[in-house]
Amino acid sequence: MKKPNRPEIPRKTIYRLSVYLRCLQRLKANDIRTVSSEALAQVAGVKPTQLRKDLTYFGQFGTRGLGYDVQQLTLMITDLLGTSSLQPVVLVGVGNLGTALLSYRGFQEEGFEIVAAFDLEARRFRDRKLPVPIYPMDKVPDVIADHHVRMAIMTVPAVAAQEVANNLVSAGIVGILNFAPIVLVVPEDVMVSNVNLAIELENLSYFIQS
Amino acid sequence: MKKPNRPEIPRKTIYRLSVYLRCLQRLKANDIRTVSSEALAQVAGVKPTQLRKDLTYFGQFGTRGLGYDVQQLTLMITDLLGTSSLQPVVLVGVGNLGTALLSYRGFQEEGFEIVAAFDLEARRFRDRKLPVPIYPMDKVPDVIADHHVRMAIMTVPAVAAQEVANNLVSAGIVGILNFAPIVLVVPEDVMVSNVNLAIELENLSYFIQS
DNA sequence: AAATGTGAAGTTGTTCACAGCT
DNA sequence: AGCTGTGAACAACTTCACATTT
Repeated sequence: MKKPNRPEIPRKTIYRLSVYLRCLQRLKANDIRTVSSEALAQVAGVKPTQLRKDLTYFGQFGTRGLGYDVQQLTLMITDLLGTSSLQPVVLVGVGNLGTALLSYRGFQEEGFEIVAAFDLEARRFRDRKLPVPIYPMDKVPDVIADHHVRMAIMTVPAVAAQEVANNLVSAGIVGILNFAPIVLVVPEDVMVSNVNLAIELENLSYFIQS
Repeated sequence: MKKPNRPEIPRKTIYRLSVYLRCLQRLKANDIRTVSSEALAQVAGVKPTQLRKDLTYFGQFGTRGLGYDVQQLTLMITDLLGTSSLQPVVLVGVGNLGTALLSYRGFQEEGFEIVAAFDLEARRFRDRKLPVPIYPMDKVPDVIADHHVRMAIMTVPAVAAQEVANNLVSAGIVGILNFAPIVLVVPEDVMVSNVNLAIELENLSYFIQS
């Protein structure tokens, strides 16, 4: 069973789907049942045509003259993203950032559960009150297998990152959210998303120059 | 003195410039003086032609038959990004994530210094050993003016985000790194970069579906 | 010989304009 | 009348092919 072949769909479309989802959730919280592409696009920060084009990659979900059903659209997006059921995730590297992410609630709310964390010096964390168990690195294969984990968050130093990635991949991880500032080399069926805060700041810095 | 008009340069090029910078720094640490577009592109995870095209938006920096001088290229990129001198930054929202970022060393290394942080309940942090002073929100204008701060990191809850952004902008902030999961509305001369960890995970989730 | 710099071709993603439902 | 769905035009970005320099 290989990757599904849907290469026609732009990556950015998938990204925006998540943005739409956030907006729909807020609409639902306000008891709004129906929304036009114009209104939804507005809060999502895109053009209405783009929203409609994005959605039609997956089918027809709107009612002409009326708009989209908030509930129904929410469902179709979570289904598509694969977050309609809670997904287990592990985190590697319990430093400053890693610790913060362990306590971050945003993940749970969006369908992800950090089931365990790993660190070279797992013993150091025994006493601290952290919301998940911390294991040493050699427990990676077992924990990942036991919980059927497919995704990992890597908050390790740059020098360790490639090796950690290799370990994760051989343990069966196929999606990595990488905070280390290096380009990871992984098999092509493994997906990596990079988050690099220094790069984001540098970008801002460039664009605000006067 | 308004924004410089260089709209011909793709945004993605600016982003990659930061990536190249990271790679160049590692080369320099290994005492490598000269690098070909092929080698640099390889570690940066792009095609050599793309690297060369990116650089030529800003001039000619290579030597044909030889490659690029690591030191010189580093200098030209930091200069361009405006990070050749340390830039002051403030952080708003000293929760889990905010606290982690205050202790994160990556920023200092790349030319940014968090000079102060703000929180609704600044008093709570008086005793904790944090590397920067924490002020209540009403001190925003003064601190920003005193330190000539132009960029801010926002790690506040979604409900507070727009109001905080408004305050920052009126205090003179022109670049915002926003972690709150909403689309901020700001004047067009203010630049916002969004970091949304839940969205990144959702993206991964989509692409690893089998 | 080796590697850069670059116009032109190709590819991908966005927006328009309007046909088609409800 | 109002709003979605979509082929076609457009714009942005990437890659190619090769001329040019050391």
